[in-house]
Amino acid sequence: MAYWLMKSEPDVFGYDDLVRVKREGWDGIRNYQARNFLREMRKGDQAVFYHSNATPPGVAGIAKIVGEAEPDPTQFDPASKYFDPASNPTDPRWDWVTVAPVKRLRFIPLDELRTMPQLAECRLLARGNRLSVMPLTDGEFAAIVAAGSAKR
DNA sequence: GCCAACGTTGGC
DNA sequence: GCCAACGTTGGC
Repeated sequence: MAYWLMKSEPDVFGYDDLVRVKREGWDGIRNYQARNFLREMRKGDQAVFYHSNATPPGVAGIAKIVGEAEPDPTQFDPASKYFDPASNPTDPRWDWVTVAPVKRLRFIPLDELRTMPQLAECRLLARGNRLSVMPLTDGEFAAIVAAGSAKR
């Protein structure tokens, strides 16, 4: 099983929303590197659900992949803010995966993530990081789950 | 292929 | 709202 981190802005779609809707197509990924990671995801993989552009930003919970990559329909929807007129329907440029909630965690703010030695190499914490989907090592994932499961 | 301009992300 | 970082675009 592989592990991932996926960012979402909670004002748009937060972990509470995922719990409420139970399944969600992860739309709007418009970065090739992130898209390529989506294409590597397999059913059963788990992902840390990270709240970006939030006050404070941080980890909210764990999700799992329940549907593998397929074309993101919003790329063909002129009414969508994710519409991409350059994407060819016979060879779609952008994919989504379908995710479902697994477990809510104690919210782990970014400031605390930065103090965790297990995450020292994690791309999330790298300067200037903007990637919205990234792989995590087994150790990074385990450390986040442990930190989010512990009482403090 | 270079690179300046531009748009977006995301922390603060 | 600001701004640093970075990806993309497009002229040449």
